[in-house]
Amino acid sequence: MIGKVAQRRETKVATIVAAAWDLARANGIGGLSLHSLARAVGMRQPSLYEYFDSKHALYDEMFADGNRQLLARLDALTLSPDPRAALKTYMRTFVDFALEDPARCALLFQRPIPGFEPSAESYAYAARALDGAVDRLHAAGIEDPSDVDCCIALVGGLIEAQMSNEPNGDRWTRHLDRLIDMYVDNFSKSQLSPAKSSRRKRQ
Amino acid sequence: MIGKVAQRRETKVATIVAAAWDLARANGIGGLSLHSLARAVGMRQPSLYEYFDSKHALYDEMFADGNRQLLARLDALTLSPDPRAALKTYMRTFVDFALEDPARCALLFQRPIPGFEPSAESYAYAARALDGAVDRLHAAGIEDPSDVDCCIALVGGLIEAQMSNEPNGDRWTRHLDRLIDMYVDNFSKSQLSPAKSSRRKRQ
DNA sequence: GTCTATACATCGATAGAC
DNA sequence: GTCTATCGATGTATAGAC
Repeated sequence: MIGKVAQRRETKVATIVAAAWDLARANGIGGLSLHSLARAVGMRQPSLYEYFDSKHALYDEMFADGNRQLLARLDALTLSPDPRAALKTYMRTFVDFALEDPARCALLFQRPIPGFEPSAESYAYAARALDGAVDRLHAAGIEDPSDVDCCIALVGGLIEAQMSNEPNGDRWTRHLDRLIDMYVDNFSKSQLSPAKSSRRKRQ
Repeated sequence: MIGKVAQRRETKVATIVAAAWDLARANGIGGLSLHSLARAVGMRQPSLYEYFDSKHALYDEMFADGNRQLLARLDALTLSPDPRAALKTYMRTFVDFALEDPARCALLFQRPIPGFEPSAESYAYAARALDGAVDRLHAAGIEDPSDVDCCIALVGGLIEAQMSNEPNGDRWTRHLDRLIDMYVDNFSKSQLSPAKSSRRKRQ
């Protein structure tokens, strides 16, 4: 059981982290300052040190929080029994999540803060989300680690291109399903899904 | 004809830009300060304003310079008459260029400096390099603009994954040729290259 | 064209009163 | 637990002497 004091503290930390995301959305993840964050939650800047040992500790909390948001989204999915369809849904969820908040995307999937590395505890959340993608790829017959790497990189490429060039459009991301089809058709070992065309052998 | 004074000035600007790249490599593109840059070329910080109106103007000069480096590399290529081989060589050159200097890659291909947008003159260099890639894709039979977009995004995804996770390795980039083969096999309209397998029709 | 000096702002972090 | 006050560092940019 958690004491009321500790619980109140947790709530306050959550409030601060939520406000930090608001500011990051407005000014970029790198433009987040403790001064403005404190004012946003009705405090002065030094008071934040009651809740975070340093700015990096705040970033770490945000990193964990963002990944928990992603996991919640992924865990809530009802995936098709068809592995290929499940893979598409999983990846689409990933893409949508990444694009709906550039600042969050930057903190979670890039290294935008010099000197900041997530703690092992926080990184574990990120690893879980990635493991889910690997599982869906395996189920769809993508078993070679290289093929897994490349498929995830391909999805990352779509996200990056979309966000850099047209943050609110779908010029790149609308091709996600088609590219997954191509990829699975070419590299799936088991062909669990109905193949509508022949596939190309690995050399 | 350019006067000696203007020429000397150009040389000095080039020296400063070269030193700026050195510092960016050492401290990150965002960690570049005018103070340290000035000291690196034997000046004091205010003197730099004789050559650049602002820090953004310096970034713009670096942006143009980096893209000129890339264009020089691409223009020096002797491309195979086989369009598919030419495409691979072009993209490989692009990938190698991006990976050999993360700071340069960040300035040229991402938006790492809040508020900095390259000028139209500087951006024209970048556009030329990208146009070359589009031409090579067209020659290889990738004509649909969507397919062109996706292939470039795919290459970008390999670069991003490689640089984020393993800057000096080739876990992702070694699959460049194989992915290009897959892509051309699936999406080429003209099949100029010998196709070793059937291809998948677009829906 | 380069310098010294400085204005002016922002930031993270700490000390210590309450 | 929150505050005021402040330290110390860094940063861009400008004024004005030489």
